[in-house]
Amino acid sequence: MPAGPDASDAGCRFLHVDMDAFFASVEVRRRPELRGKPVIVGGDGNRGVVTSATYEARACGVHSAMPMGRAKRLCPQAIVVPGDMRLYAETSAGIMALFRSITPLVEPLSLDEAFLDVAGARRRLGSPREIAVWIRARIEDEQGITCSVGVASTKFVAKLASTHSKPDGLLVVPVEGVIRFLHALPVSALWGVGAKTEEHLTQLGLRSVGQVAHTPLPTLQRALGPALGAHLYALSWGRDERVVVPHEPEKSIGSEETFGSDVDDPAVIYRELLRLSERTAARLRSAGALTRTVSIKVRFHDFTTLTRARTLRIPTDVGQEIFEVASQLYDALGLERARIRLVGVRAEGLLPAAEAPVQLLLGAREHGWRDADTAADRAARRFGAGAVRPATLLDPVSDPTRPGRERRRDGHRDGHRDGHRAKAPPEGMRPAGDSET
DNA sequence: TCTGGGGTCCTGTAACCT
DNA sequence: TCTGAGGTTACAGGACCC
Repeated sequence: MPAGPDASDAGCRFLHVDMDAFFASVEVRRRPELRGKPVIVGGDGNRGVVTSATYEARACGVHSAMPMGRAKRLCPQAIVVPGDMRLYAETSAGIMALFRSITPLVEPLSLDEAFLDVAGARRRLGSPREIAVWIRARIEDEQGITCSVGVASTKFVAKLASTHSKPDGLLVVPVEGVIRFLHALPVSALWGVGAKTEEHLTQLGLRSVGQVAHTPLPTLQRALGPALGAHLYALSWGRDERVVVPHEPEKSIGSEETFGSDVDDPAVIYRELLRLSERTAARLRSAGALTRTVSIKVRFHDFTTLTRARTLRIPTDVGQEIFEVASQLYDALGLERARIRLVGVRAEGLLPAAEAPVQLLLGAREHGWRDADTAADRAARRFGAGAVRPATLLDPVSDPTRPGRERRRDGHRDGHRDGHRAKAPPEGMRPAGDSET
């Protein structure tokens, strides 16, 4: 039986549920006067991109990740809204709760999509297709938005099926119809094939999944590397052994920010590194995790990007300690007033705070900063995020999109010292004892 | 046309250890 | 003591996903 809404769902335990134009749909729900109109969600600044767009806007050629300037040229009549992550997260939580009322085997991929393994729910709720129909109706009733659902015997094919049925659709790919369904698709449908790999495959004359499937595995591996070659070959034959994993611990947590315009003032860069370090540390603490490796990312005006990382002797979740390492990594780049577009701070090699080794070394970390951070966390829970910040982040002229405005109290025009830059954190940030990395 | 922000995973290289 | 092989880990960069 061919794939379709009425196809056999025997052996199809996986559902992939994907909200249609999620952020934009939530905005339309909030402002019904937008219904039927082209709506674009995204940053409206000179460097914003589209994060979501209604199908009316997509009809003009607008799609997510497109620079906002281009989107507005393609669709001048579009209504641009800035986006409200808290509202989307709340809506998502309601949807995920609905999924968990069906099965505990729910694996969220992002705010707007999830895999469900419904093998154990059949007796209670019916066949996978019946469950999919029910989910679509409930989400529309309760949340006022539509979704698309793919039903298949593997996660990969379920995901392709939901994409294929968009918007507001349902597609069941029966076990015996998998190969026919897959082989007709373009290579870009394969999970792991983006622009570069697609180009690579095209050069080999491979445009469809069927052509990849009929290419010898060693040829693919020579062209794409052993891992990607084997991965794509397996997927092209519908082989995907992955199961639904309800909760995978995070492997890294980080923050990055693109400046409104390029920045060459080191003082602005360091203040931004401090802000991102504090934000990353707060998220580590709320996740109950410590980081072993701190990395920074620097993107220059021409979009070239560097990353640098250092592994710590003592894992931490303290903003000041992360900042200390981040600023040392930045120093080591030896940049002389380079034009910088973005900086980021990331915590990698996470481990549960509860399992962290007790630090008994001589010169162990001072507790001052950690106590200050946990007090700030308490204040943030009570008064809102950002209620307590380092003094250097309170300065109203320290907006990183307004580089070079402020003057240090020591009279230096920027954060340089000794012709390079101050090794010390900005004034008001240093604890009684130096922190130890 | 001019590229966000949150991530994961893979690959190549270098350093280090045995 | 020197050298090389092989394994492991850290780091940097890049591709990819939503």
